[in-house]
Amino acid sequence: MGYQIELRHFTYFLAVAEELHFRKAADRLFISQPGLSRQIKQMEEIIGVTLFIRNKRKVSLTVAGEYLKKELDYIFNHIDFTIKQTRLIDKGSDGEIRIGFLGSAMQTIIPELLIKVNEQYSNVQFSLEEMSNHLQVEGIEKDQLDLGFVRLARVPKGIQMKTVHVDTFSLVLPKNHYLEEKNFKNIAQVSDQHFILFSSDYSSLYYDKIMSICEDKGFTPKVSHKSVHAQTIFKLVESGLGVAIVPTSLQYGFDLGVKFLEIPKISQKATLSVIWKQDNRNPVLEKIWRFL
Amino acid sequence: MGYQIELRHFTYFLAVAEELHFRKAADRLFISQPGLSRQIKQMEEIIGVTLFIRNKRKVSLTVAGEYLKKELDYIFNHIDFTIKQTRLIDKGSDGEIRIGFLGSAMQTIIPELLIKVNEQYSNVQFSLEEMSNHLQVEGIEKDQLDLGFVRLARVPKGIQMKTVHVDTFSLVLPKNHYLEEKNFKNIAQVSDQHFILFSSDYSSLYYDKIMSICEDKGFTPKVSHKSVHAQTIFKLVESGLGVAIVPTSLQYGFDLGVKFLEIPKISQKATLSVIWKQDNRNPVLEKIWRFL
DNA sequence: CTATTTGATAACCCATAGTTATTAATCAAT
DNA sequence: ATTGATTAATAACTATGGGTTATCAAATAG
Repeated sequence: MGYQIELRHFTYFLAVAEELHFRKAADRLFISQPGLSRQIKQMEEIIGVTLFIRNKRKVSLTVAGEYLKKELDYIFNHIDFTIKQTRLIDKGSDGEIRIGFLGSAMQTIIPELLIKVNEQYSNVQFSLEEMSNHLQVEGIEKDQLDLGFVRLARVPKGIQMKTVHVDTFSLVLPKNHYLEEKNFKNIAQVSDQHFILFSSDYSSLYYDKIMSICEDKGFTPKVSHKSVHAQTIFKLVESGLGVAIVPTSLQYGFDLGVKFLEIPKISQKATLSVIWKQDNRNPVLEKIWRFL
Repeated sequence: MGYQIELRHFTYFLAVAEELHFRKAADRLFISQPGLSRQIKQMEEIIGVTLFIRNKRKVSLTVAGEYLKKELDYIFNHIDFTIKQTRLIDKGSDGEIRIGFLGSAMQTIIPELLIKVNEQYSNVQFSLEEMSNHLQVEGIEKDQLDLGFVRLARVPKGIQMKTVHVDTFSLVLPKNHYLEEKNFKNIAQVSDQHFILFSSDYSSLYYDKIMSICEDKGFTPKVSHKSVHAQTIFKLVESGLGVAIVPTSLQYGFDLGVKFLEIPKISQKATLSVIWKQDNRNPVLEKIWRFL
C-alpha cells in the first residue's frame, strides 16, 4: 500500500504519545477511537516501525517512538513558527522576534533596543515576555524564543551569551528611613534589618551575589521575604517589612515610596546578558543583531 | 472551510516553487495539472498567504513564498532524517552518524574513531563520504552532515571547530629519485622540479601552506598538475611528472611507487580539525563525542 | 464470575484528492 | 489582425480512503 505519511499522522501520534490512551487521545482529537487506531497502525506500516506497545490494558512508547515524539515536537514547533512568519512577511511585516527578559531589563536595555530597531525596521513585531532565567534558557533551547535577557554566570552548551549591561547594586529603603546618601557608608549599617530578595529560583546568580555582598561586610542577611516581582519587593520595603538590594537601574520606571542608595565600594556587579542560539533560523534576528 | 495543512501541500508547493511551472511540476509529481493547481490554491487559503504570482504566462514566488520555500526545504530534510533515525533505533541500532572527510583523514583519525566507537556502540552506523572542505561546511550548515574533518583556518558562524591532529609535511618523490633521507636538507633542493598539488578548491588552506613553505625557502614552485585525490597525485609523482608536498600521515595506507621525506625545520603544520554544529539534533553525536 | 475498560476488526458512508474536458488569457509568428 | 501554441483556471465527474458506528476480544477489578 503506497500510502504517504502526512502531518495528520504526526498529530495523531503525538496525541496518543501524550495521553498513552487511544480513547482519550481520540476524544482530544475529536475523532473516533477506531479511526485513530487505524491511522496509527497505518503510520507504523508506512515508516516500518512499531511505535507503541499495546498491552491490551496499557499503552506505552517504544524507544524508537520516544525518539520520534521528541523530534516531532520540535518539528511541529518549527512548522508553526514558519507559517506564522510567512503570514507576517506577507502582510508586509519584516517578521516577528520573540524576546524573553528579566523585569530589570525592561528599565534600560530593552526599551532602547525596541526604539532603535523600530526606527530602522518599523515592521518588525516584538513578542515580549517577562520570565525567569531558567525559563528563558529553556525557551531558547526549544526554539520558542529568539533572544533572552538574563543574569547568569554560564549557560548550557549550544547557547551563546554576551554581556549587554553592567550595573551597580543599590540598597532600597522606605522613604522615611534614617539612612541618607550623606550618612550611608557601608551596607553593614543595615545588617540588623530584615531583607527582601528576589527568589533564588527566579535568578540564583542574583541571590548568590546579594549574599556575597553581605558576607564580604561580615554578616549574613536575615531574609524575611522573597518575590519574583520588583514591584512587590518595593511595596514590601515601602510597608516597612524590610530592606532590599537590587540592581540600581530598577529605580527608574517605578513610582513608589522607596529610596535608592547606591552601595559604594563593592566588587559585585549586576551583569545583564543577552542569550541566543547560534543557528537560530529566524531571519529577523540577523537584522536586529547589530543593535546589541 | 476548515481544511488542515498536510505534508502533501508542502511537497506540491516545493515542486512548483522549483519548477515555477504548474504543468511541469504536476508531471514531476505524477498528478494532473488542475489537481495541483487546486491544492496550491487550497494551501494559500489555509495559511492565508499568496505564495505565487501567476502572470498567466509566468509563475514566480512572492517574498513570503521565497521564505517558506527555504524553511520547508529545511523541514523536509529534518523529517526525512528523523524517520530514518527512528527506523535505525527500532532495528536495535543506536542510529546513524554522517561524517564527511578529506582523504587524508582516512589514514589516521577516522579509522581510530570508527574502531573506538564500534567497541562501545557496536550498533552505531556510519555514513562516510569523502568530500572537499567547502562541501563539508555546506553539509554541516544544511544539517546533512554531523561531523566534518577538514583543513581550514576558520569556519562560518554557527559552526564549531576543534583540532584533532597536527601533522608535519613530507616531500613525495619517485622511488628512484636521487634525494634520500641522508642527503635531504632543504626543500629548496627541489626548487627546480615541477610540483603536483591538491587543487586549491579542494582545500585552499593546504594550497596556501604549500606555497608559503616554498616561499620561506626563497622560491615559487612551478605547479604543473593539480588533483583532488592523493592516489592520483602519487601516481603522477611515480610517473616522474613532478614532486609533491602532502601531510606526512598520507604515506600509510597506500602501496605506491613513491617515497616520503619529512621536511625538516619548517613552521607550517597540517592541522586536521573536526567541525560540527553546536545544536545538532542527532543523539548519536553526543554518544561518540568523548572519542574526539 | 460478572462488570468494566480498552484496543482491534468489520462494514459502511461520504468528503475530497485527483481525473478529464474545456475555457480564457497571453504571447509569438505570420 | 489572424492563427496557433502555451499555460493556468474552471467545471463536472470519479473513487480512494479517512472517519463513522457496531461489535468483538482480551484484560483487569470487585
